[in-house]
Amino acid sequence: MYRTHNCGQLRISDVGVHVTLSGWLQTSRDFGGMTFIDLRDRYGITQIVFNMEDDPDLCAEARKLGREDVIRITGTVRERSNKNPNRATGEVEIETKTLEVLNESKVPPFTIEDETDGGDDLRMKYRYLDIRRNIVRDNLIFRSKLALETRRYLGDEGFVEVETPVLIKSTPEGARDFVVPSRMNPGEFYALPQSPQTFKQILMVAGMDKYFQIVKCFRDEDLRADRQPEFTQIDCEMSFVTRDDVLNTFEGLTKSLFSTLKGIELPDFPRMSYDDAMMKYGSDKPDVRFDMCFVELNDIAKGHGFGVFDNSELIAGICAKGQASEYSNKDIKKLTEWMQRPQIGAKGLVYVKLEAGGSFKSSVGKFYDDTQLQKWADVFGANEGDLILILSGETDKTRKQLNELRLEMGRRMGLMKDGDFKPLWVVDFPLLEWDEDAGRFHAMHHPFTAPKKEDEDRMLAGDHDTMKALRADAYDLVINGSEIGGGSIRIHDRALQSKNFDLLGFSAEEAEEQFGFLLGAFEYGAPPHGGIAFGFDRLCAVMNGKSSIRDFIAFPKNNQGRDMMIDSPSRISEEQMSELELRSTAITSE
RNA sequence: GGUCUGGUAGUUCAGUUGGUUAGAAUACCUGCCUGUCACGCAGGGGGUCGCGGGUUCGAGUCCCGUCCAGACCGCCA
Repeated sequence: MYRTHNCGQLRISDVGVHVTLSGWLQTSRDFGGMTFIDLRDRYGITQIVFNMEDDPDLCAEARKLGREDVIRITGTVRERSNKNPNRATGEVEIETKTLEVLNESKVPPFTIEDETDGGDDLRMKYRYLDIRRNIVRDNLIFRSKLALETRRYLGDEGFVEVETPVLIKSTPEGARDFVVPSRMNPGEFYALPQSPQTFKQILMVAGMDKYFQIVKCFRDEDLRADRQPEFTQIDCEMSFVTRDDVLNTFEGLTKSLFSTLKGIELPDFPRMSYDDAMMKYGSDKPDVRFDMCFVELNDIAKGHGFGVFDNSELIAGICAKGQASEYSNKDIKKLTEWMQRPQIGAKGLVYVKLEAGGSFKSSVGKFYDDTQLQKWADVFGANEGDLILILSGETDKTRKQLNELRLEMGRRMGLMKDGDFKPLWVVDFPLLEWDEDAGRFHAMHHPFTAPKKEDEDRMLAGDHDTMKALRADAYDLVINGSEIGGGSIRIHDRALQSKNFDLLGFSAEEAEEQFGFLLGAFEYGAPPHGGIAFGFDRLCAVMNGKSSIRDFIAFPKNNQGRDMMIDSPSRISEEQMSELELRSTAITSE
């Protein structure tokens, strides 16, 4: 028998019990006369004691052990004379009778501790050591619980989990596909799904009514801290529903997950239109943990001889409460330079400080007197001690830049508090997005998204100029500025779907070739339906206040899409290549 | 495809204006220590300063190239 108890289990009530424990040696403390060993497993740490007076040979054996050796001991639980209140097992220790080394360990390249000395690449290469650390292990346990709770909740709501295929068909819309060559069909390729979108819609046609799946999806695009080439979604679809049915169901799921796993009772989620989000926050995923909304100044700032503003499509700013005295001229200059970095690309930054005694200090004081600046202060609702920061230029760019500035000021002012969760539904996204480079429309969400009912006729009329104004029944769930999920009511009518493909630049033949199976299904009684997908990895990270999803994935890939542990991707043999009728690029690339 | 930051001991990092034998902490090894739990004390070993080239009497330090890692922009229906 390897163990009677685990290493996190024994308490004062177990004193006197003879136990067998197995685990890893976390650390040992040698005092000559006696030796303490911290024995660790997934459940905790138990102190093991060896005493020279009791058994000098055993004590000598214990001294030889190294970190991460796997051992088995037997002994008796006893009360400690010096208790450790920081540890669940801290009131007891094991008086050891026997010791056996089950497996020796090399010295690990980094310490197995919460504050590890290991850098990211080392931790990834030795992920099996990294997962021994409390933090990563707890993250994976959290992830497991989140999946179990999701299945329980959706199961109780009548959802059926259906597995959809992983080897599917490549389509040109959206992200790049990962492809898999087919040996039995030379020259042809499967694609890995970017999402089970078409399958779940077909399940609605098939009458499954409520579907969900916790499912891997794949996108061959450049990676970020919150983006992996393979990631997991909670994917759902429902029949005979309106937008609000979907929103209410998944607001319920989200509240339940926060309640069960975090003990947090979230109030009802506010809903904001896409247009409002862009106007007030310059982003379709605003962080509403803090206010600092945009205020537009076109009406009162133009026509006073300041050319930059007079020639701008949009003049807008934010008010940083109480920050006037925090920002010297030098600080403002630094902030301006930060805004001018190529990643943001602002041309300049105008400030107005509301100083003590009601006077103003501004970079545009030449053009605006105190009476005019007071009007600005009024529209911002700014008071003495506040700092107003203003950008101007082309509307979309200015909003985007001001969004960055707002988030940066929020960070600096400590307004993005850990443990504070502010969910938000962003609704009424545009249906289509004009792509300047390609000279055609893209689906903002995806090509199966339905326009809002009132826009349907305009869409079928096909007036090209009004297309940009079409609204979709599409929605995103945003928590603390992070996009957790998105979905839409789908088109279930063949004519409308064909029209949408047409608008997106598909010929009838292309639409038929790529999505004929779906269009065909629509002709056999497709119910009205809609759905949503949550980014599961991201939900894990956001619920724990983390921005990187890698620590919630057991074996993540790095920035270049490499798995550092197994060292993939890798070359395949010439035999495999020829079997798949692929040519080696190594030879042809020069 | 682009921008920025970094690469020095097993690990995390410091290293000034280019100047003698490249340091600290931690980890590791040895010895001492009977109540530690970040044990303590004493001692020790450990370096292709990512790689290649250049400038210089002299390069960890400056320049060019390159590789790797991370963050971001583009991209991600």
